[in-house]
Amino acid sequence: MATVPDKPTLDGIEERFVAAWESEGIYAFDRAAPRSAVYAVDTPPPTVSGSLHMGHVFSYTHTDVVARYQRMRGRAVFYPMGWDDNGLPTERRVQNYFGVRCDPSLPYVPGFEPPGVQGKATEQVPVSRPNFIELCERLTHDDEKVFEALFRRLGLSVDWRYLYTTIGDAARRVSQRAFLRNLARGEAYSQEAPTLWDVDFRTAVAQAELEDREQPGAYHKVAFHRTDGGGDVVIDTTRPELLASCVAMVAHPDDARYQPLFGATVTTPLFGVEVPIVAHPLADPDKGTGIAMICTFGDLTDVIWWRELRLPTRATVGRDGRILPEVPDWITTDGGRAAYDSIAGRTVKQAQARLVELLRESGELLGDPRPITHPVKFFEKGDRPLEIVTTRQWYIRNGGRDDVLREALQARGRALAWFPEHMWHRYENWVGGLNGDWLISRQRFFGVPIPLWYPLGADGEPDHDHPLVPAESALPIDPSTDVPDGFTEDRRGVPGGFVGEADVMDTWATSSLTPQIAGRWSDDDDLFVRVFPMDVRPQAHDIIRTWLFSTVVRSHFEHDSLPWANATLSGWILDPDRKKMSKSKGNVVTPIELFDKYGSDAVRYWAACARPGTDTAFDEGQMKIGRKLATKLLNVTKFVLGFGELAGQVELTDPVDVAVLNRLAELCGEATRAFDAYDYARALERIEAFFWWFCDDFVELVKGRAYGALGPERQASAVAALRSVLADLHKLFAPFLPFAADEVWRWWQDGSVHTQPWPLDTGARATMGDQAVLDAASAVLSDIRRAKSEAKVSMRAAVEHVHVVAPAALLDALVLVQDDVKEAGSVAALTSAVGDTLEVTVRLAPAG
RNA sequence: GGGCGUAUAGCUCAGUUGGUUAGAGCGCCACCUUGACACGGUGGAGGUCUCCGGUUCGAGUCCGGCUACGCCCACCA
Repeated sequence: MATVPDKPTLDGIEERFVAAWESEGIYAFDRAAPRSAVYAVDTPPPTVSGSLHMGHVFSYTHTDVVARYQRMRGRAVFYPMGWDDNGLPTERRVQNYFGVRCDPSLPYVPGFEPPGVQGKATEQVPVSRPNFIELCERLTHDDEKVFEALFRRLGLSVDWRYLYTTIGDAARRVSQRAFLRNLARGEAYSQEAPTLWDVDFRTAVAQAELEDREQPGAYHKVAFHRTDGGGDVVIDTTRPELLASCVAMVAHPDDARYQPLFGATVTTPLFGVEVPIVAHPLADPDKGTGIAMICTFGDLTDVIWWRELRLPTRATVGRDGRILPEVPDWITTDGGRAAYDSIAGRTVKQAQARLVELLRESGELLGDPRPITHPVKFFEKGDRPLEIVTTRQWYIRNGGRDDVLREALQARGRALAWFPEHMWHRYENWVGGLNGDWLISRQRFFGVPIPLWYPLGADGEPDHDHPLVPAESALPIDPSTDVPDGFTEDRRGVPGGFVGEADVMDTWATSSLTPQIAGRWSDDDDLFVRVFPMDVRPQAHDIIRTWLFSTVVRSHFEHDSLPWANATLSGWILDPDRKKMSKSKGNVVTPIELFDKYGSDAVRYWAACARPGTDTAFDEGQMKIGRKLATKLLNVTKFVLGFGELAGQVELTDPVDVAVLNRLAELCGEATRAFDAYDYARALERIEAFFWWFCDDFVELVKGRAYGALGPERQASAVAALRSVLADLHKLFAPFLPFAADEVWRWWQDGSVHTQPWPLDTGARATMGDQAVLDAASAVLSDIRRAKSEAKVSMRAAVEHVHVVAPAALLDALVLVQDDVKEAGSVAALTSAVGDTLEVTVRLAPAG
């Protein structure tokens, strides 16, 4: 126990307590606790791709506040931290930071040192995959140190012994084990199919990672020629560059304009390829000319038409986003070959410009292109529109192609408790709208390898239908360096031998297993059964469709349960102009600057004021208020403790002293109910309101008596009440202002406030503690203050006489506190009379 | 086009089952340097609760609708 400092200060408080909490093991998870006594948090592992921003500070504070509350409620809180250092953001950052790019065909170079920051991508030094991964690990390690320091400074009550990374051995083992089990049960499968493809990253992407962006484009009216000599059929297209991929024309079956043409054929402009005119209900008579060309593949509707109408595949766009170099065999005319040659090898954009020129020359372009703006599908991290290419990929079933599974997963969503509740609609909406299974394979380098090999036939071709799987005990493995059972390395890549799967799993395929990774499923099953299913998943609402849903999918398959009972969704941080705060706009304030300026407690206060799930304006004003609150907590504590400690049992002599304890008990009840509903903001608001009332009204009311003005017995009663309220206030503020609360607690108590039991409403109400006395005192004192303020005199100015006219009930209450009221108002004489409404007449003593 | 959210003081927001005169903080104005705190305290001004209709003795609160803003999904010929 320390003593009360002469000059309380928040300076340096974080540094002291971060160290104290660590050395005292305040937040250590009690792993002997049974599941029923545990509160487990599925902490979001932030992406290690640079720096943490205010959005992180905001939402992680919400979780920490709840974790601290649960700890004080006596739960063994399992609050791990993870770093998501696996995936594209890391690759991209490593490329820029070290000036390298990965070339998997290169051999490993031991002791390789990167050149450092480079400007252009073309100047980046190619390195082998093992070298690239080393650099990824090196850089993420540095970033993670910075992240940890920031989270500690923020006061997160994480047990850092349970830190995990999504690229670490343990996470790779869990991820590969879960995948292999999905495979064994038929929940994972590979398939060669048209896939959305990012031409810059050169990888497939999943439905959940798409976003629409408004892009400039143009409608081109293009004429196709009927082979029966009946004239032209005109389409409107935004993608004339795909003319060579055209496999059919399509119109709505009910469209009278085109009904006569169904079954006829046309030749494509420039390329002269004969294609049929077909009918399909997805064709929209109101769009363009009402008839469209089907290409393989211009968009997802093309894929549907291609599949349902069993059309041929005529791909012309390669995985690099350029037109394939060889003239395809379906183009047979000389003119067609010439036209193709002039676009071969060009980007789709260049090819479009060239083909428009050719169409103009041939007269097959009718009129000028009409510029439009339209939404185009992008990879959310990508820079160019997605193309659709046919590739072999791995999928995990998610209900997108199976209504029974879809319903089962929607039932999981309904069984989950959502905070706020309406966020559930996004889940329901998303699962209901899925149009395919979950594509998990990525043609990238830094990720968890898909743990498979394929046998090579005598012709050297891999047999994708019979993959070779490792034993679970061998995990994690890298099929590019490890060898399947029964083979030796020299059988790699030779006929009759084997080949390793080259792809890695998408980040979400691993982060969908954070409960299993954090709970050390498969490595420490004793721990896992104590923490799983977890209590809460806190996360941002924009990743319900990715992280939340995919975690539900994995848990559904592997454990036949929800991964957690509750999901809490935090909102965005908005700029003062209500736009989402983003780095690109250059308006991000770094958390450290704010910690330095206002203190961590103050920043936490700002975050904790935001109602769960509500988008919140970034507001330094709130941080100033938070700092004021923390300072006030220090000062009022110093003041109350200054009255000294009381010996023995103290009898509460004055009704106000009992009344304040009753009001406090009600507050504890309200705060507890709010916290149990994850409404930390409401709890804070109530606690804060009580606190300021306590400082401004109650302490002022009884401080004369606490100084001893009304005798030692009544002094003891006042001091006992003050100290009792103070102790509970320290506890009530502990989740929100962990630094200031622990500081003041340790001035007069042993141990840390953070291991104290949360103050509950005991329900006990002494009869003499009618809160009417508090209201009566406040009402009269308020009028006395007003009189002094209007007279422009000090609040300490002497009052000769106060006359109170009020209803009898109020006067009855006032009698019980009149001694305190007179003390607090420096009132010499107080008289009263019964009346309908409260009326206070104040006669100030003459100045002097 | 479908779904969801928000709308209360100049600003940021409370207002839980409908009940006297709608609250807080910031900002603003005036005052008080009082024996915890000037990183303080007291008082004051400031709102037709987006709008229209309905239910009710009574609506910021419930119901229907409008408008504005935001988000998610779908559409991408």
